[in-house]
Amino acid sequence: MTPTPGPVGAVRQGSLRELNLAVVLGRIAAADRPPSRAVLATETGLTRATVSAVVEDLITGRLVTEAEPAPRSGAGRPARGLVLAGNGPAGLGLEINVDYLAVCVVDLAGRVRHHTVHRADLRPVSPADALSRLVELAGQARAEAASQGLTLAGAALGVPGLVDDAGTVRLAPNLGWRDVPVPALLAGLPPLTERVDGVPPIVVDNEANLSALGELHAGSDGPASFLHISGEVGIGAGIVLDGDLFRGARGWSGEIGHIPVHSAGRPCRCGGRGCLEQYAGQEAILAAAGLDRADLPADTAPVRLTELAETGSVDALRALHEAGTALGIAVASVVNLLDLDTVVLGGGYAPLTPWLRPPVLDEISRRVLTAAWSPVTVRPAALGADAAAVGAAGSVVRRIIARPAGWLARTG
Amino acid sequence: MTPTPGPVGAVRQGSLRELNLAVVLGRIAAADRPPSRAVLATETGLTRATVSAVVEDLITGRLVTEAEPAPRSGAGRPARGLVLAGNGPAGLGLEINVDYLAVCVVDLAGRVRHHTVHRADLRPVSPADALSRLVELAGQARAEAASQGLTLAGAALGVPGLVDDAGTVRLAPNLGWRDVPVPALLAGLPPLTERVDGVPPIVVDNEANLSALGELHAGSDGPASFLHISGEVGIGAGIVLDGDLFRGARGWSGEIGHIPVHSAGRPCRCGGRGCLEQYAGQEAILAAAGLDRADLPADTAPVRLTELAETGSVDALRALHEAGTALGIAVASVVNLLDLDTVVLGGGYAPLTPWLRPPVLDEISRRVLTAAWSPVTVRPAALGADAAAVGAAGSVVRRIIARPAGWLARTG
DNA sequence: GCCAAATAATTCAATCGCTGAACAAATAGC
DNA sequence: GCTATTTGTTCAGCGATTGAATTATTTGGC
Repeated sequence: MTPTPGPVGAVRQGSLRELNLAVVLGRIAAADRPPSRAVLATETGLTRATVSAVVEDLITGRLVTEAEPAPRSGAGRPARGLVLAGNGPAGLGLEINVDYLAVCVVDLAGRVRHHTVHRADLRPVSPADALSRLVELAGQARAEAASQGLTLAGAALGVPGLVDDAGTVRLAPNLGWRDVPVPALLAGLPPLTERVDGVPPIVVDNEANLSALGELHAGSDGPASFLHISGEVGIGAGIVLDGDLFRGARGWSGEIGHIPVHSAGRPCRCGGRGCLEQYAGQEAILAAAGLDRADLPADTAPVRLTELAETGSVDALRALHEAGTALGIAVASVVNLLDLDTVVLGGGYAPLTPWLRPPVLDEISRRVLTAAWSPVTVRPAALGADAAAVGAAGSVVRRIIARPAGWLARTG
Repeated sequence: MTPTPGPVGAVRQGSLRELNLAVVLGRIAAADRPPSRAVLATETGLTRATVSAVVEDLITGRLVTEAEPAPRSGAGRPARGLVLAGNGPAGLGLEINVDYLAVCVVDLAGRVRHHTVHRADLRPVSPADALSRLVELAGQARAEAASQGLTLAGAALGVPGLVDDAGTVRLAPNLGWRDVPVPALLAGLPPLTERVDGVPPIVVDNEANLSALGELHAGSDGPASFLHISGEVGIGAGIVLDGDLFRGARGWSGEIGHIPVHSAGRPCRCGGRGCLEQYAGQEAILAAAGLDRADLPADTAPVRLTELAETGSVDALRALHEAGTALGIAVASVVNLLDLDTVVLGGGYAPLTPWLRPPVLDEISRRVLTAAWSPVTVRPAALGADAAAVGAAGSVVRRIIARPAGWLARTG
């Protein structure tokens, strides 16, 4: 018979405290208002004694601080609220994309404490040079974080391509990268040169995945299961289930751009026919709207498209309707397969949501069997174009919150 | 990054033993040959003392027994192998389908200890009557299990339709069921009338999901991530990831039958157009092969199709090629999205694998971006038509292995 | 103004389960 | 028959949680 998924690692004596640190910190992070120790005790089922001990560890480890006395209700000793510390560990988020580099720092509470975008066409730049520019930006971010009392506890880098477990970029077509060993090239990156807690100092991941995480981070109270679609030159999807990113068997999930929507349609550079990208990719939309990239300054075409749509240009509206229909067909497949109830339009799609949503919803309601019972929501992303950088930084923070023991052991 | 799935509930003192029971039992279940206590200790990182204590609990709880001395290698006191008990708890698996009822009992080790299939066209039968027939079969299974020294520790029922969390069958189109409250109608089912460990006594689930679990059970050492496709009148998919069934946000995942493969193709009863079911559903294949159901005795058409294909009938081969192509387009979508490396053809597709596989592989290699790095395997299911019953029983067993403390608390 | 009620947080002996080392058991090889 | 070797058990020690008692701090009533 087959391996049972059960807990893989053994549970040793000390794991108990480790796990409870995670439980309590997780509650503090998820709470709407700063909870007291007493509230945490009743919520988790632990004793108040235990919670006090755990909280003390978290406070001395700079993960949690006591908040100002919350508005009081009734008699009794006033509770002391607990909040995630704003001066403890923070995550460094990096992003390389076709036409910009982005760097940001996010603290434990999810606040963006530093944010830089460096615009430049990176296609002609070698991977090593691009990464060395990134290292420079990261150095500035680290200094900035230090001046705010933050300690960078890890970094994550988003790239528009497929990344393997070792962090090598196997293929980033729009960037022109192939088999780029990012971790080796980043050896000089300031924070974290050694492995911490079994995790490499730099996690390299797909940009669409990280954007989805960024959305999870930004949408404070929305549902924690959704499909996030990044509409750029390529189309990538990040699947978030119960607050966790779904990565697939090998981490290469989300290649929604090559889902066939018109099986015998236009040939695609992937070798297939009728791929979504051929109908809803940025270039396809612009071409259909009559906005050939050549006669416009770089990167203004998408803005121009929005303007045209707003002024009611027939060509633009038709192009968006076609793209929305194709997108809807692909999304219907995904929803049928994974049973998600929320679709987030991100990246270049976000500003186009008013025009894309109707045809998408149309196809969903037509093709999804369960849509009658529970309607599917389609909404624009909360974050802008560089959501991946925020998501990358957030992923670092999330790991600390999920496993605070690693951080605590580090500081001693 | 993947944040470690933090423990949701608190970790109390006793949880430690609970978790270690699961760890050790899981290792015993996953091992190729009966492991000794010493081996378990080194594998898990626990002390031999702890492992001995845990194993003692498992043995007194009838979950594990000591095997005959394994073939010895070298000096030293001979190890005593540990195996899953064949006389402890067992799972009761039930299945209702269009033309049969199936019941089976699976023991902890995954062996099928009892198996009955009752053929009957259930479409004209009311849900209450169908379920009462099932209760009768379950009673026999329970007696049979008792005579073999087994105790039924839970039951699961597979139905060809959508099931909600409460166990109500919202829609089973081919059975003609709608909003059938199965748990209420099953009140008289022999084993387990009270909730055990927070889990209802009867778990009702989609037949395709359970078939996938059955496959996981049967395929002893294959990869634990795959897509299992049941080709019946409808087409359902079960997604297994790392040995766990993926159920989607609301448990309605796997509706692969209505993935659009020819966006403007044949209208489907779901309201969409060009759904997979219209090209690769059983009826579509038979019609394309010229085997109209009317002129053949019930249920012989699929067999006849296989015969025709074997003898080289042009119509049959063309029908299968068309179906395989449609299936391949849909599977390509899934693989692009979820990055799976194995596709299992189950249900009615299993015997047709020789003819379906080539076009499916063809579409995959054409449309899946990552196929070049890691090829996708397409293979027939190991279990036959009533895989869902075995999978249902297996799901009960799997839950016990994943959380042995629940069972142990029950027997005291 | 003072006291009782109420709620929050801490202290402390008891207990549960894991640890590590010593010890007993059982066998192969010389 | 003796030794080396590996397995499994026993037992004192210890870390973390528990539950009750204690202290701390505020509100509300007399």
